[in-house]
Amino acid sequence: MYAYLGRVNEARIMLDSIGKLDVICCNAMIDGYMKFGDVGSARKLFDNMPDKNISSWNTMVSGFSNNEMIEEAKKYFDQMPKRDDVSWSAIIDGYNKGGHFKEALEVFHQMQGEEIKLNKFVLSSALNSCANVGALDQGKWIHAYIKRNRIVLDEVLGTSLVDMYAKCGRLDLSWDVFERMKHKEVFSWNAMIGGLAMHGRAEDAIELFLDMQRHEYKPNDITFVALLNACAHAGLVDKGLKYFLLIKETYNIEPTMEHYGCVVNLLGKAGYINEAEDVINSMPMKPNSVVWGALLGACRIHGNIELGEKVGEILLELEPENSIRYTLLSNIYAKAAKWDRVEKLRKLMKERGVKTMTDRSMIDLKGTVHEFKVGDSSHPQTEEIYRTLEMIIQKIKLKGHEADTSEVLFDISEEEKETSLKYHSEKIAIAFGILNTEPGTTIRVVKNLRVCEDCHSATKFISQVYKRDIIVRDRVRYHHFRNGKCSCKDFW
DNA sequence: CGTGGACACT
Repeated sequence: MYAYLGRVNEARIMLDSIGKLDVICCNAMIDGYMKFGDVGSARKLFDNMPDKNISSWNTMVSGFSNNEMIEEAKKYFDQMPKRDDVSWSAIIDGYNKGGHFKEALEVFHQMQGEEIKLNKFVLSSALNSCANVGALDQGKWIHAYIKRNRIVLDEVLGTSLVDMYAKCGRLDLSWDVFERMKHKEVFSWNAMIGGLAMHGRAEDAIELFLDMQRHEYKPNDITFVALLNACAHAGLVDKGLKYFLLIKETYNIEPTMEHYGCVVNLLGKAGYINEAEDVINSMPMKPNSVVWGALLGACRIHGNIELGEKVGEILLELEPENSIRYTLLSNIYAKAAKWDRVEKLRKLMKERGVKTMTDRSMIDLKGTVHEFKVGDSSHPQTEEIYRTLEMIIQKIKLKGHEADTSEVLFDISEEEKETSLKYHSEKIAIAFGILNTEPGTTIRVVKNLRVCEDCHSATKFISQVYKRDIIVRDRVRYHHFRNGKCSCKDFW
């Protein structure tokens, strides 16, 4: 109890006063150390324990997981003399927390080979992994498993399903689950509102927000993040501002940094850059890098070099190790053909040892997630994929697609620019999808960064030429391409 | 008397 409340020292004195190292007390103590990030003491105590039970090991595994030490968690997990359901869900959760969703799913798959029942904890963790890699088939399998085994859909598990379907591009199924959930919580409504927001369905998100209150659920701070996001994605500036003001006035919630970030994004993206800057200057807390990042993103979209440069410098100071900032600023320079500045940035990155975040796309094919990097050549089907991609590009060019090279980061010839765009990861993933799926079926791609102008245009053409629905989820929202048009209405 | 799950701003 002491350890849990953060009085780690008092807890340790009590533990020592007991005389011998009791298993249950030690486990509690280890958990306490872990919760406060004192991994060293946790490890020492664990090593000194005369008898360890399965919970001692589990506490270590989840402790490492929560302290983002996934390698250590895996090491302990592998060394366990015996594993139970808690051990498995602790390690899967560790992978999820570190953003290694694909690995989490692999472990989940491995778990199914063991004779351990899948309980609601591990199922919701696995659904979370599915949501993040866009593994719709596996998510559906889990849903079927839940039904088959008559596992009760509690608030959390139900919400995981709602979220998974929404993030895998199936708002219809997401809605089905949401409607059928007997026990809803605020966060269930938040997940559904957030799902609508991602898909650009701002009006529906607002309607659901009103509906939750008719059902006497009280919106919380996260509800407003989802709602403001919905308005931002759809460019509903007035409505967004209205709700922002209501947060405090009507709902008596103190707006958080996140809310300010949403408003800066809302205004900036819609072109109200000065207003967005005013918000930053007048907010009651010191803006963090996310808020500045929203403004920098707006500068990129609207080609505002002067402000972009100023904001970029602030960000490079705040987060010298974050490659996305450099890329964004570099994009602004590249668009304005200021190649000397681009070059200077590249040098700076090299000096500081900043590694660029590689663009990655994932596509789920019959339950296996395939992942591609820019210019990837590691896939067994590489040759066929590239042959398909070349053919696709030829075809869409005939239909009128022109390579948009304005965002290429280097001062190279137009021809080279086109080449470097051609191998963006989502293009490879889409080519892979066209190659391996039946004509007419929907292609779903999930990527880690935002889509670039060129890929966006190319995908619109592909959807038309190949008569395919293509759903691309980028870092923040969905693009549903159909018959040459995108659901984002080219506003993203 | 100990361990595991959800929604969230670039």
